[in-house]
Amino acid sequence: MQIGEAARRTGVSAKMIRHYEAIGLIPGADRRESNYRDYGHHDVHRLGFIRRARDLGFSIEEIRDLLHLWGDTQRSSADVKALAQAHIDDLDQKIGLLGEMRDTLSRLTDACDGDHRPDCPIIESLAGDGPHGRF
Amino acid sequence: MQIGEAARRTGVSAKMIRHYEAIGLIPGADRRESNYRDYGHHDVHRLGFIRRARDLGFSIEEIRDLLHLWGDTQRSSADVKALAQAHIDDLDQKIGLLGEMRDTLSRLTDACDGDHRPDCPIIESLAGDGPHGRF
DNA sequence: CCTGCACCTTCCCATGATGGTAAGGTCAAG
DNA sequence: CTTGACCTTACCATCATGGGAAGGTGCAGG
Repeated sequence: MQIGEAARRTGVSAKMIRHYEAIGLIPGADRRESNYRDYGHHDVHRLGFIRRARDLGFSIEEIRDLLHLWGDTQRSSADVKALAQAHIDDLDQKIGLLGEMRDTLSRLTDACDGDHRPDCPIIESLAGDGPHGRF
Repeated sequence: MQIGEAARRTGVSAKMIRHYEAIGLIPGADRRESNYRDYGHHDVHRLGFIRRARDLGFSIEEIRDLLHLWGDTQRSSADVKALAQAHIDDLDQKIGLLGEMRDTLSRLTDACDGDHRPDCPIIESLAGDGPHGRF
């Protein structure tokens, strides 16, 4: 099948399929006489794997490792679990950071009247002249 | 003061100060005869505002708006609050997405023995041959 | 046969926020 | 006069993705 069909089936855009090939995440596709890329069910399977990993927030390099682990029948499940756990830790850290931002901002908006008057603790905090130190 | 000193005082790198100037987030700094940029306490105040807004996750364009609101004595606190609330909503959405990833991945790692054997629900799920549908 | 249309190809550019580095100018202290 | 710390501009890189141009392929209909 052509790249567009593979894209439709996997949810990975044709643009990204070409990109993944360029960076060596997937092998160069077979070519027809027309020079069009030609994909089979094996390729679609691999692309599906990649998309699901992307959906879970794995980076390209992590996916590269996951693909190796997928193809390695000798590897232990502990290897996979370690990679996944590292990613969970990344996610937790990001979530924590965003949560701190959210909470700080929530406190400020709660303190802001939100009426027609100009006085606003949000702006005052950003300006550094809030009474509460850093925020 | 020179850009390095302004950077030290505000926690905004010299690189980023020049960048903010280039994209018009801050006005072009005064120059000495040496062509070195020269900053005063007003500039430092503005950069501090920007850094605090960045620390709360506001984008450059949102900060542009916040700076206008800061300088506008006529604006209502409702205007500021609305912008902040929109950003809180953004943060909540991101946190939700990351949380979903985290939870899905947690379920998979919990189901993975993590021992020397190769069988691994994480890889199987990514490969699309898990028994639970999408993940 | 020609035309149109849908699809493909490669190549270059853009995003957002930030960092790195190179080549060179300025300035004060030794 | 040299050294070192600082500054200047300019270009390139990141990460994952999309946009668009310029041109080739292939099929269906007039």
